[in-house]
Amino acid sequence: MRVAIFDRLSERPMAVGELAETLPVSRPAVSQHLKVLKEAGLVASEAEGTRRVYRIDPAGLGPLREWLDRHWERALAAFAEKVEESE
Amino acid sequence: MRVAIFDRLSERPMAVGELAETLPVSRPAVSQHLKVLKEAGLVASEAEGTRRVYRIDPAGLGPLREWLDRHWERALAAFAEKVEESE
DNA sequence: ACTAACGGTAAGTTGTGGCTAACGGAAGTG
DNA sequence: CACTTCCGTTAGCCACAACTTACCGTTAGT
Repeated sequence: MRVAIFDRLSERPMAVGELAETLPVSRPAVSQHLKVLKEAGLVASEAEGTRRVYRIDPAGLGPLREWLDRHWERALAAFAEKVEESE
Repeated sequence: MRVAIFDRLSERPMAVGELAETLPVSRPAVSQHLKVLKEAGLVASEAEGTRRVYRIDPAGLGPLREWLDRHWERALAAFAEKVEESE
């Protein structure tokens, strides 16, 4: 569900209610998920009248990207080693 | 827990029992996690006598990497747009 | 001011993910 | 052939994540 929310926000910033309309869960559920995503540094909110517009936090994906790059290299190295072994 | 298991396997291939020794869970728990990781295409197993040696599946991280790259670009684009807007 | 719109929070319920314990099968070892 | 080792599977339990309902504070509109 949080991945789905993140996907929507990656297209354009949206308010909570607007998000909840297209999702199969209630508005409070979306609000709770946004709280988690915000604490994880993946999204940021901005007050706009009574509405709270949420957007992706560009810095949020950084650590995940670093972790993935590190393991990506390891995986390639392991694969190369395996090929070399089978020859 | 599955991230921890994946981390260990990224260093070198290991058997189930060997994996469970250094983890704070029982051997069946590790086995169940490996089943999930295998179904997700992240690890591969190889029978070696009674032991089952698990190794990282190099192709497994591909989809995740693609997803991350796609959203990474989106995030940067959104950030650029926001900077441009605030000027 | 009164009302409506919007969203965060608290309380309560439920579904389920993750663990352990117990069992059974397959492969080495004497 | 017994015996041990190693692992997967199942059943069952439990904690917690996730959802809904209800409520309250805040802001814009008339």
